[in-house]
Amino acid sequence: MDNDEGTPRRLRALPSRLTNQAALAANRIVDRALAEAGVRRYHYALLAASEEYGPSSQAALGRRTGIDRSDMVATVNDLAARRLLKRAPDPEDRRRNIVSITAEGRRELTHLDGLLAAAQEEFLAPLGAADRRILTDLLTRLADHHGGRHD
Amino acid sequence: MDNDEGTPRRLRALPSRLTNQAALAANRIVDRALAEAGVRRYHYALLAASEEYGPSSQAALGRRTGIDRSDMVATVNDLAARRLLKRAPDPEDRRRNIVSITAEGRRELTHLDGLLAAAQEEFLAPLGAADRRILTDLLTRLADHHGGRHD
DNA sequence: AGCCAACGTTGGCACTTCCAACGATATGGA
DNA sequence: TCCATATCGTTGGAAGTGCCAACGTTGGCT
Repeated sequence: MDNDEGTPRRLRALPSRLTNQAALAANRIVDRALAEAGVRRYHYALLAASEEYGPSSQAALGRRTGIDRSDMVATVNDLAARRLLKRAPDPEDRRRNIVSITAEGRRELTHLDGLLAAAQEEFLAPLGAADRRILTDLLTRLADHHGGRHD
Repeated sequence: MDNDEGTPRRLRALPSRLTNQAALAANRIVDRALAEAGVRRYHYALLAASEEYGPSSQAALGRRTGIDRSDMVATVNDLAARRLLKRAPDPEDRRRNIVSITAEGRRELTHLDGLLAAAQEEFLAPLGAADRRILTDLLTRLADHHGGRHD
């Protein structure tokens, strides 16, 4: 039992690969959880940003969430069609659309928070509370250190 | 300074997102390191598997590395063109190609190991030796727990 | 006035991962 | 022996993601 499904030794021990494997599992779990509500990660990110920062332009929300302007269009379309967001022209700057979360959007966001919490639980299942705190701390330090722009 | 570049609060604290952020950084660093040698991750994985398991069919190497059969074709093509692998028909089973690493391939693999070690160092830079061991342990437990097949 | 920057939107490119189908070959019963 | 089934390498392409360019519109600056 020295094998990870036959994965080559050299790969098995690489922290970069372990991180990637964990991220793949996490993404798979999170995507599946959000799919229960017919939603993808962009939708959740946009709802969350819209709730936290209040009415904002699409460009501003894109900067907050890292979603490209062009992809933002489709995401806002989806959520507006479901009445979770509303999009209205900004009277003070007619280039902008003001995107705001609706009451229904807040309810959906709360629902998604529950699904997401369950997904975190599933992801972290093998770890106890102390280990989870340590992992979060270590990953936060890594993410902060590498968090700059990459050009 | 309670902001991660303005990322919404709900997202900032999610272990799944932290893991993903760390993985993005790790992949970026590793890909850039391998690119110095004109190589991608598939190439390294295939060289490593070929070195560890000896002459094998493409399908067997695909199972070891998780590379799809169809993508394996192009990867073997690349490495064979550089004389790092050789591909020969299997006389005992004419459906199979036997893929083996060459002496030059072993040298290149050693070279890539060096690049990869430097990449790990860059990735883990903010952590001391003890923290690195802890991180590896925690990630290994997560990866093992979620390591099965997903159908 | 003129110039430059930001906005939303459209369209499309590049890349990765995955799947389907094919002909060739092997294997295991009936 | 013959037939069904499976595996092999290979080709082609679908689907999703992230990214970028360009456009017309609008605003800010000098």
